[in-house]
Amino acid sequence: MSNRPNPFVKTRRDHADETAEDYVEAIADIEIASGSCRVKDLAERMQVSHVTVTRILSRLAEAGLVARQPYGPVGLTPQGLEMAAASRVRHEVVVAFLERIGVSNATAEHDAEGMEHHASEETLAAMRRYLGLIEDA
Amino acid sequence: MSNRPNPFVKTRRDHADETAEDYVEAIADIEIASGSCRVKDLAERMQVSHVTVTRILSRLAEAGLVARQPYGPVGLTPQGLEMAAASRVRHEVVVAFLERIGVSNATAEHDAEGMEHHASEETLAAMRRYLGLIEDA
DNA sequence: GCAAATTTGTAGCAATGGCTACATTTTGTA
DNA sequence: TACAAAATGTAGCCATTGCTACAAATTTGC
Repeated sequence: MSNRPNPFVKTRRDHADETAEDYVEAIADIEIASGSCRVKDLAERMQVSHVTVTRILSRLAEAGLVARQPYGPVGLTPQGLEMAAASRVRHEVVVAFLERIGVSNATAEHDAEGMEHHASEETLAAMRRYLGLIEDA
Repeated sequence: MSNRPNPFVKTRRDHADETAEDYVEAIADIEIASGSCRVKDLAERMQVSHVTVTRILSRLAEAGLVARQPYGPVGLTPQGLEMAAASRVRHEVVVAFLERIGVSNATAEHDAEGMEHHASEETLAAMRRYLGLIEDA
């Protein structure tokens, strides 16, 4: 149990892609929770300055995921909504799975936030299977 | 199962820290496998150019994790060895765990590479428990 | 309605991690 | 030994994500 082959071929998604997913997911959550999402809300949630949020939102708008106008609220495009939905599903599977194996909710939420970007479809399927959802071995 | 609190307080280790662990782990592996580790070996393993490797190694040397001299092999300092050992343990726990829930070895290695940096002690403990190693609920 | 507080934007700096192109050093071999 | 090949190093470019400081717009409250 320690043969390390060479499966390092771009194991992780690009960091920028992970950021996009995190922000899109956060925007969806905040919209649901408070009706609308502002730069300030994202800055608080991501624990970064509003400057960082603004710059990242520009890139996401450029990529067609986010829609917004200066000094206005932050919204998701259809494409952004789609990504948010997918991210949310992944997130929930990972959280539920971690809790199932005995991790506290707080830690599960915490760890899932980082792990969800690295769980492949195969791993997510295994988690769902373990949870008794859907597919079987 | 969708209450999203606000556990986003620096969920993930800094990316630079993850890089350090990945490299240190890789160096240890390569040394074991081929006797010595060269910049070229790391470039192949990490799938990046030798330039990127060189720059990262400079930073790691600066941080006291890596020891090396120009055009020479790459070695680990005692501190680097310590980090490598810890990383390896985490890696192996995650891989073994994923395989246990039905993920193929290839995918387990692949996903673990990214996930291991985001699994907290609590989650790792839960995985070990599930594997039947050590601690109990 | 207007001043103060809050929010957002912009300028500009730093660290990290990619790269290509080119210089230099080591190695290997004819 | 001398030259060619391989491995490293350096210069310099880009993108991403942090930041502080300062400017501008929007909201609030009196």
